[in-house]
Amino acid sequence: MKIATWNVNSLRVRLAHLLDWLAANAPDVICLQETKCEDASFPREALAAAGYRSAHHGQRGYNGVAILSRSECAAVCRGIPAFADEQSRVIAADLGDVRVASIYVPNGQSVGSEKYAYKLRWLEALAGWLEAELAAHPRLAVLGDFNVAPESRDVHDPAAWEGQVLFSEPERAALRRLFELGLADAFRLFEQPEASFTWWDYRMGAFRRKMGLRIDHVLLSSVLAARCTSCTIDPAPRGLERPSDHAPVVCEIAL
DNA sequence: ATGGTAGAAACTCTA
Repeated sequence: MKIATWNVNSLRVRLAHLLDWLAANAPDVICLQETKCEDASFPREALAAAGYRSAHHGQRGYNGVAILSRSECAAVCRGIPAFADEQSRVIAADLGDVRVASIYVPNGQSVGSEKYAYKLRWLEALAGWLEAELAAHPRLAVLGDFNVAPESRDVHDPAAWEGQVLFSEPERAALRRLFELGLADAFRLFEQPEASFTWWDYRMGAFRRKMGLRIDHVLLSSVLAARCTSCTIDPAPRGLERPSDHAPVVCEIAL
């Protein structure tokens, strides 16, 4: 099973990039974040023509998550159960005997802000839900934009970023809690190049200057991690004309 | 100390 995640930052704007990438990479499943469209304007037909079924949890203007797959999604769940949230940030589904979740963690804006407090509350609720999901689904994969860099090596300038939003200790602790539930950071199961990042700010030529962070992750339950054969970042789409500010992450699991 | 860019939306917010 080849499974990927990509924050596309507007599915409407990025549809051509996505279709090109799907044709070139042929994943079985891809989790999308920041579709920024309502369900009614989701490009279902264009994706179906490319061979993908879709399940979407959208909203007008902001957020929005989707799962695209070669096979039919079952038992689709939208949002974190028992966590009232007006923002569309979670969708989960069964794909065969693998449970897949596409998640878009709140950005948090700045440490100490109202949005930062919401981010930490949200991550707390996510951990509670994923603990239950793990108990129910030994084969669980959680993919998405976590908006948190786990370690110094995941940040181009850790000294400058220390304590800033995306790399503050409370955020890292919240991410570690997910790892401690038994979810492995698939990327770190393998040797990786230095300066491997998934997001580069649009401003100040950050991509050209390699000023990135690794904030998009593939988390695997122990059963899936044991069968994972590769996990890589594809930075190529970030270099295209009018790109998303995030790169896709691809993970292969021998099932 | 601020701004730099992009997207959606609608003259501002979010990232």
